[in-house]
Amino acid sequence: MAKQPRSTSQQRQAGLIAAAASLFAAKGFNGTTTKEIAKAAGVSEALVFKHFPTKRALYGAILAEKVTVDELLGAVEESAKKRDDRRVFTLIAGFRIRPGVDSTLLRLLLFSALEGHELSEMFFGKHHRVLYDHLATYIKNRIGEGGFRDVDPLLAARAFIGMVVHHRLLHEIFAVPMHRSHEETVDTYVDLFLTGLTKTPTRRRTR
Amino acid sequence: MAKQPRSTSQQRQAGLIAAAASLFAAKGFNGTTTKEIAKAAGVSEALVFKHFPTKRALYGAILAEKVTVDELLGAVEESAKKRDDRRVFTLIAGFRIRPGVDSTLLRLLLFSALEGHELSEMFFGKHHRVLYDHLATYIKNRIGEGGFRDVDPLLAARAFIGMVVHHRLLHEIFAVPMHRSHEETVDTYVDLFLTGLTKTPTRRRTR
DNA sequence: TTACGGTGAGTAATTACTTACTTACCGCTC
DNA sequence: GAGCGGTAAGTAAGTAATTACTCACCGTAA
Repeated sequence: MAKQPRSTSQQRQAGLIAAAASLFAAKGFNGTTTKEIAKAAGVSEALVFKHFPTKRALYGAILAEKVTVDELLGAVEESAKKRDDRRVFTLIAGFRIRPGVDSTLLRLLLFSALEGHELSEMFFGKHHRVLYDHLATYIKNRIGEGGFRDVDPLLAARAFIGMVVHHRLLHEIFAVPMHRSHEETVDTYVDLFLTGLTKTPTRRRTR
Repeated sequence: MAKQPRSTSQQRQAGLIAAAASLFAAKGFNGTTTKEIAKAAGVSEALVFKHFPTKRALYGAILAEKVTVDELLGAVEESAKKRDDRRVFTLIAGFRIRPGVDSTLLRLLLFSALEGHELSEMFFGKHHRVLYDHLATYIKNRIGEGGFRDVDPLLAARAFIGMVVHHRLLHEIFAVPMHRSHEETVDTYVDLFLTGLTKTPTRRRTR
């Protein structure tokens, strides 16, 4: 038996969070035991409690740690400045609908909201609310410029995100098979939405 | 102490299913104990197991029993025959987005899919797949008649349902407040979608 | 030596589910 | 109607397993 080198506290903590996040995403908070988490992280159960005082605290650490959508917002901002509507919406949809996308965060988000975790709202805010608000602001500006027709910007933003999120729900949660490629799907959603929103319909694709 | 009249087996069973459905919807399968279910139904825990061999069987009975969307489909069919596009989509959206709508079924659906219950797929099929297929068929027909432009009917159907389902997710699961009335919201979604889909834009409302 | 990463072996509480038992009700005979 | 017996509704009090969490202790690197 080769003797294992010890991990630093930070490494262990990161490993525990990764192992736990995957399990919580798969089976929810109540469906995951601390024993399983320890086993998945390759340590004893006691060590889990050396790093996190309670199971709930570990869950909270996961929700608090996970990355935001800043990366996406940066790319969107660039196209937004150029008023390239199609690219703005294609970027947003393509960020969520693409091959090999990880469903862990979506599952964690849904589980935390359904199970009523106290940090769920914060988690939702960091991952989604910023995106709605960003998009709604863009739509509002475009309406002011006369590029989009006059609709409630927040409802319009949610309508578009709704198409995308719903698509992910169907494929990642309900295992509905995709019958079109990722690109075709994104294009169709963007096309449908922009045609409904723009004043001078863009009808670029009629497939 | 007034002596309680006994319930028939069917009454008890229905009462247990109602009590359990509410609890499972609120806290998920793993988050609900058989003790709680018994208490909510006003019986002893032992009686629960007289009616359902296991907790999971009770859960299954709930998913198998809950009503379908037949009611909605009937109303839709009527307007579909008249080719009243706006009414068809308004009916569908308004059926889900209305005051006092019950979130129990939506929560059960999400929980069962996330927790991977074997009957989840059947539950999903009875509540949603039929609706997609119905709507997709209608869209396909309208495309054939030249009323709608040429898009993938299934993707278009999902795009619309996506707006609606997403709206429910936000308000019923993530507790996002509504900033418009139910009617305004439905009208906006229908308007956005139909404008994107019809060949001769209907632009009836520009608010 | 000492501080810290790490663990085996607990514990009290809770869990899904059982068992052995009591009570109410319904149809039957008288 | 009174009495009776069978059956099904209903329960108190378990049980074995699992749960989140603890504690006393080990081993190794600085």
